[in-house]
Amino acid sequence: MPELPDVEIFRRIIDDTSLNRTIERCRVLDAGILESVSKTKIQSELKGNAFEETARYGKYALARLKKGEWMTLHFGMTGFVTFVQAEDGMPKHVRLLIDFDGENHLAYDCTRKLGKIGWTKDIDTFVKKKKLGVDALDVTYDAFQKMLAENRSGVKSFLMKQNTLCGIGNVYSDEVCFQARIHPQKETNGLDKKESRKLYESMKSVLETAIERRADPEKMPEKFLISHRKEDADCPGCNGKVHRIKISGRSAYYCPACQKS
DNA sequence: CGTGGCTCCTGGCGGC
DNA sequence: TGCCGCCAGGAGCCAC
Repeated sequence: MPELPDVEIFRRIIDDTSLNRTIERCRVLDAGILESVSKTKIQSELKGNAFEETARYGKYALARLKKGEWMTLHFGMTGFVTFVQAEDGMPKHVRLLIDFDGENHLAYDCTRKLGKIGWTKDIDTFVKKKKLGVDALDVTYDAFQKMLAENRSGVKSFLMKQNTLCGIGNVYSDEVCFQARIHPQKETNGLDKKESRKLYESMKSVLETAIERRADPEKMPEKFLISHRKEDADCPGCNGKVHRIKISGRSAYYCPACQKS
């Protein structure tokens, strides 16, 4: 699930449920998901502390503690956070559980353990260490155009490369290409002014729309490709069929009729 | 600098 | 029902 829109929703979940609550305990149920922080350290830092603020950068959610630093959350392919109250059921693959008072919890669940929870003193340090590019929702058109010109990759690969532009993954890169009606393998430095502009506008509107719809694939507009990600599915833009190809090892879906190369 | 392959993990699905 | 291979919305590493 977790690309920029999904992570933004997770950030809001933390924001809406977990700020300014005293943390009674942090339970690390699988230390394998920890990165740049030990089990003892995260447990002692969180105990008696409280989250005061959240942020998102690319596909990372961050939560700042009252006393001190930031906890960083990455979700891999299968991670999510959810606020769990006494009467709710616990999700199936909780790897880290934060206990507040009154049987309220913030649970980090990650089936495939490809996500990571870490620690940083501030966001700038974190962004530098991870070599992240500019967030896809913050990039200006001028900067975006410059990146397109300086790159020699296909459009989809460009959109997914986190150290240039960050936040977009496999699904939304397909969606952006589709909305812009640009072939995913078209070279970025071969785009004309009009195409660059359209790609930029499509990127912004796809991400904003997805956030408005709470990143729920079932609530996306009918003209979105997202629910047609299947070989030979009907194209939501014409009467053609969706194709699947491999681009850098990942499945890419597009409509050859709408997105000419 | 760019792409392709392999790796870390677990689980769902379709085919036999 | 069981087993097998393939696939899955991420990303780091290495070879070419």
